[in-house]
Amino acid sequence: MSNPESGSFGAVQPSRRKLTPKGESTRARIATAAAELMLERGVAGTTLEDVRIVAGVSSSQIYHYFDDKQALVRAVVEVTTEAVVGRHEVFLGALTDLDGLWRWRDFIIEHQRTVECVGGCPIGTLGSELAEIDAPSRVQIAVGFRRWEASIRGCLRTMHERGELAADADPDELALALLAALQGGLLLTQLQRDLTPLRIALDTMIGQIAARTTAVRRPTPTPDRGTAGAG
Amino acid sequence: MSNPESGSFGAVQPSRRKLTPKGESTRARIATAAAELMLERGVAGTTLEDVRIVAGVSSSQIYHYFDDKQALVRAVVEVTTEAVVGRHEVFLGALTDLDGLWRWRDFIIEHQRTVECVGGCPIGTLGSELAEIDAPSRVQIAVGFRRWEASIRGCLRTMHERGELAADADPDELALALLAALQGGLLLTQLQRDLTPLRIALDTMIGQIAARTTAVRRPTPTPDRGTAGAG
DNA sequence: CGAAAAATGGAATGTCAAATCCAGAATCTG
DNA sequence: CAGATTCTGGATTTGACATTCCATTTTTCG
Repeated sequence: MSNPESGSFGAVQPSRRKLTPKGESTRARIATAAAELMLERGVAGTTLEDVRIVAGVSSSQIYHYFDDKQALVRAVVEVTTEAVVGRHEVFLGALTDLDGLWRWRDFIIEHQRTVECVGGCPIGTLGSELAEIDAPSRVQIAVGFRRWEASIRGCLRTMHERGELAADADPDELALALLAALQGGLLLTQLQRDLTPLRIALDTMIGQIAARTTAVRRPTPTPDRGTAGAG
Repeated sequence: MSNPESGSFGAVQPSRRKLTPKGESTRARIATAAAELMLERGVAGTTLEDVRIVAGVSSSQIYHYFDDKQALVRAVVEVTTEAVVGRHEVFLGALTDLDGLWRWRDFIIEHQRTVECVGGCPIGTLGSELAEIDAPSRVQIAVGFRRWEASIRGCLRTMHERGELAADADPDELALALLAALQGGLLLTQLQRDLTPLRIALDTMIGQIAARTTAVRRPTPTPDRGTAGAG
């Protein structure tokens, strides 16, 4: 790749060579604004005019930094993936035991409570909308999920090596299953505007992990208060 | 509701009174064509012109049967929900034991194999695209998922009552968790074009159920052959 | 049959949004 | 400082797409 900077996926910006510090910041402002809007209204529901206004730039600037809307979308995928996966990597990187896994559960559920079950998973939403209409984005998102999965896996492998997780349990499979439960739970929670599906999906899957554990720490997970009754 | 026919959600068709048999069939043809297209290209990516062509009708006919695009979308949600949930209801309605649950798993995975991991869950995809931009559709889809959940629940409750499922296990929670695992697995499988995530998500969750079971029937789930190596 | 209602065809309209163009202002570089 | 490069503003073009209109044909039903 001839492109010195920018992450794994080239062609996110035009074949333009240098960006001045000012240009760099303008470009970032556009990408961030686009990310915000596309999460709220979807990719198709976001116009470049919207982005233009929120980012506070002129229309020519968008095309100065991105070839076209699709290129901007790829930048949004990159920014979003980095934000979400990055956050979880930090959290999960510090965990080494089952107790930490429950704290991770609480972290996720608390976040959904503050956003009132709106929006679902930013990456999952992008993935669902783009999977069949933008192959490069699909791959980019798939890679993001692999990274996410890997950080869960790292956590479970540590538990496995330390002997907290039963020898015959497969930390790799449990990690993938846990990520799937999280994604499915988030989708149902978003649609029903109710924390229950997410909570139960996570509790059941982590419960499964806990069952394969030697030192059981938290037998009764916190039932949560409020936020919507039945749908 | 003054509208004599049409399912739970009124206003899917114009305030028009009667449909002749011919009209009924044309209307269905439009809705079906729209459903097909919207699953492939997304709701926003499908133009009424596309629908017009696939359904083999003139543009005025679409507006004769539906108030506007949003009304058509709601018809698509209805048609799709009925197709997917209906199919699963039939399958799940006949199941009474753990063995049946594994057959259900195979049924789902085989289907994904034939479609080569393309498309994900039709309802989940619609839900993800519409959740934050079309409230009535969001509710309609949430109801669909509840129906789906209920049919899984029915199956698990039967097992519970028959004593196959441990008395202290909660069939309702397991049903919701299983649906979440399915949805998350489908999303990851769609994005990675690989059956593994779906397979592991389902196997792990059903394995959890199996662990709470008295008569274990199938200790080693079929590992599947082929369809893509790692991403 | 024959009038009313329903169904259909296709052209026309109007809006909106992606993408382009052309200056002109700011910034870098030698 | 000066010339090139980057950055910015805004008007403009172009095309696509949802929606409307009206004329015509077909079906219903008294």
